[in-house]
Amino acid sequence: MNPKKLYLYNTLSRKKELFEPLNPPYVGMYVCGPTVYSDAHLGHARPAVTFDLLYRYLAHLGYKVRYVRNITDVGHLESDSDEGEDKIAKKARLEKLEPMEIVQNYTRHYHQDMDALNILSPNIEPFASGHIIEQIEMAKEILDNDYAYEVNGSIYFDVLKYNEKHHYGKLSGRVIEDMVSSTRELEGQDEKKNNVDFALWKKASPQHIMRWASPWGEGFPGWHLECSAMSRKYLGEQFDIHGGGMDLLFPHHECEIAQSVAANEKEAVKYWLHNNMITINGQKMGKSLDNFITLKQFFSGEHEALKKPYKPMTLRFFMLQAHYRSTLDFSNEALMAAEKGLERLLEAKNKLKNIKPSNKSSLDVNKLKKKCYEALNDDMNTPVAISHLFDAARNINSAFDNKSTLDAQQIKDLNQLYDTFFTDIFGIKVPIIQSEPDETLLNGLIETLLEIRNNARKQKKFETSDFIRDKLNELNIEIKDTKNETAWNIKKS
RNA sequence: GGUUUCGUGGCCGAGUGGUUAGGCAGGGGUCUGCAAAACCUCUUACAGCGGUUCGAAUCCGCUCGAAACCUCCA
Repeated sequence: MNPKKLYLYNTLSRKKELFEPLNPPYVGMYVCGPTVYSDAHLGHARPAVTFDLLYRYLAHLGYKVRYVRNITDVGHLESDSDEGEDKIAKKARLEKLEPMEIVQNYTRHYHQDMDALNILSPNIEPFASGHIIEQIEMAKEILDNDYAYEVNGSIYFDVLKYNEKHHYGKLSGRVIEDMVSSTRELEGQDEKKNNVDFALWKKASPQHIMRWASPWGEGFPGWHLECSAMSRKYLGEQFDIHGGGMDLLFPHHECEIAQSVAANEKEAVKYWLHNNMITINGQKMGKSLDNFITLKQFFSGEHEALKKPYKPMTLRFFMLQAHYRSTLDFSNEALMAAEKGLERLLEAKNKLKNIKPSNKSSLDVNKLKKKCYEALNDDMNTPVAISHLFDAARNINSAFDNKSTLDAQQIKDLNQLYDTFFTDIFGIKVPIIQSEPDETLLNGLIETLLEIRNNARKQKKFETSDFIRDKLNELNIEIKDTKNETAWNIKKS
């Protein structure tokens, strides 16, 4: 491996590969986004942070990235059986709302959470329901190429037929014979020739509300098809990076490969990247396990598993302290450790401007910078890069304590190191002073000052007590001494 | 049952053949009126057993344990 070049772990080859875009300097990147039927949880933050990091890093390296992240608002069924209800439609039925209301509401929430985490918006954020025509078109092509069949107004992908010429299972490492023989029998799958087949288009039952006209009657698209159709539309038949959570590896991404090959007769994706799962007490966070924490709960602290609220940047930093391909276990202890670590880095950066430059110093900032790049080039090894930032912080603290020295150039370089990695690439947003005054804090401060003042008055140290009163007056804070207490108010002028 | 991944010090988490990961917590010290912060320092781990090797946390085998996917999930 050349440490000066970016290597990414490609799930397809199970190896770290040198990243070489198909058409430099352009890079096409597609990431599976959320199905917007409920609030985003911690699990949604992982791919968002992971691929935001990649997006930022690629841009930093000078690539012109087109980042597409979809919103799934149709076709994602509760189960794979024919009676499986659409997730959006189900939520709409339960809450007595239009499906579009569900979609818009949770899309808005998703964007709010992503903004809080300082996740950059993708360049294109297509909705599945806005690309029905493209999906029908793709299903037709697959049908024309004889890799699909129609049954009662539904179109199914013929996996066994596809596997005669191509390799179904190349991404997930699954063996098709095993799948055919071992996959559990599901009820209501009578239409499929084989249980491994999957739907490209499904006929809508009379009560199904989300429905579109197609050459095969009214229906709706299968879940896997949207990603193939929309990535092709915006990134072309072949593009560089496809990302998503590891749980989508099979069947979702395996199906995407099959669909693209069946329609275009070539593979669409050069690098498949997958982030690992988030666990809570060693177990995956999942809807069915009922152990998930939404991002809103996480930020407000309103969840029984949380001892306190956590800031969005704590979450972001916590995730970056683990490699994206490792599982990451949540606990209050681990989060508080991350919170403290982040504070340490932030404080060191703040101290930087208070250090008087010296004439000599031995710190090699360029070496640190180089090590940070090497870490990121090695499949985005953020924990290692962060450890080098902690090195920088220790040197800054030491210079601040006058235990070592930094020269003017090094201070400049350290500032730049922080700006480049901490701010630009890791996307840590340094908190700016709160715009709204904190009432509890303000009250507490003034009460404390008045206590000092009253103690001074009791001891007849009037120069101290008058000093406090005059200074507060200058700030438009009026003090009224009465027999028993001292009242205060902010003058409205 | 099948496929895959993993098991690192009190906790989180890098490392994948030989030199300190890092953070948090804890002990000791410096500093300090006290405290906090900071700095220095200590606790030196790699599931178990066996093998390969001059040398293994790192490669191989077995055992034990955990998780993910195969069914909705980021």
